[in-house]
Amino acid sequence: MAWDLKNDRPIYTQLIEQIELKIFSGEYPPGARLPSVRDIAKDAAVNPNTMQKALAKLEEDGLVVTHRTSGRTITEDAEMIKRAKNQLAERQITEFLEKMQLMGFEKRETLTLITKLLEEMKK
Amino acid sequence: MAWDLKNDRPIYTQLIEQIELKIFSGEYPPGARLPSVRDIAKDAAVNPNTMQKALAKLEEDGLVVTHRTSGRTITEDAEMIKRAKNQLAERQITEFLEKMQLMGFEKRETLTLITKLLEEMKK
DNA sequence: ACTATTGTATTAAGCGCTTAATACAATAGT
DNA sequence: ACTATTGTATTAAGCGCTTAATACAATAGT
Repeated sequence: MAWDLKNDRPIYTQLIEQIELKIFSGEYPPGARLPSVRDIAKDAAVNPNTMQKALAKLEEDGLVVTHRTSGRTITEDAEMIKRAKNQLAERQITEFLEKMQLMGFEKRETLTLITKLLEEMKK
Repeated sequence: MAWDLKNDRPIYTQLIEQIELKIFSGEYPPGARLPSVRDIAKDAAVNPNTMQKALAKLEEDGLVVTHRTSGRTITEDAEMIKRAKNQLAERQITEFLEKMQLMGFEKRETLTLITKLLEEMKK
């Protein structure tokens, strides 16, 4: 699983992000059952209350559905998952480009930088 | 100036980042005098103690030099600034690529995504 | 019908971050 | 020599986050 939580940000926000990533990557496919709050909290080495907070937010966003006494599942709405995924991707990209721009790298410059870095990784 | 602080992370860490960006982009050139703690704190609409905490970290990293009673200046060592800048850039890129990969976008895929997005922005 | 499991709620404590108020020593600038 | 400015330190308060302990209602699973 590898939850890898830093403490430069509230844990519950990191939990939200990481679960989102698992949903978007397909590790948690649409309709899949999530472990119970207690189990998933244990897995992430986190207090159940904290995990609960994260899951509540995910439900609010519609990515997760709660079944009062039989746990939670990922939404069946694959289309909405895809939408959320693309939305996040676009936000990541623009934020990244903006930050690079603030550092003094023009957008084109950033692009060539990435390309070069990828070339090196292939070798 | 536009300090634009969010509250999803400790303020002082955001201050560190933003000042770093100003240094890397050349807005604060090597040797330049920084405003006093009180002034720069006022500008960022933040408590002097908080700003002090950020500046202390920047000094610890060597980007900023403190002159006990005559304020602070950016380091004269342009070479070290450049090193730090490239280091940050590389970290940004790898973190970005990793996050995209966790979302299910392969590195090449991410690259074409960015390229496409840049094309659209030109129009 | 019984039992374990589910999400949920509450209370208390500790912690770091942030602010506000205040003070001090050193010295740049006059 | 005087004065304003510099970084720095301290104390107290409030806040959100996190943990720990505990409890409850509803129901899936047998």
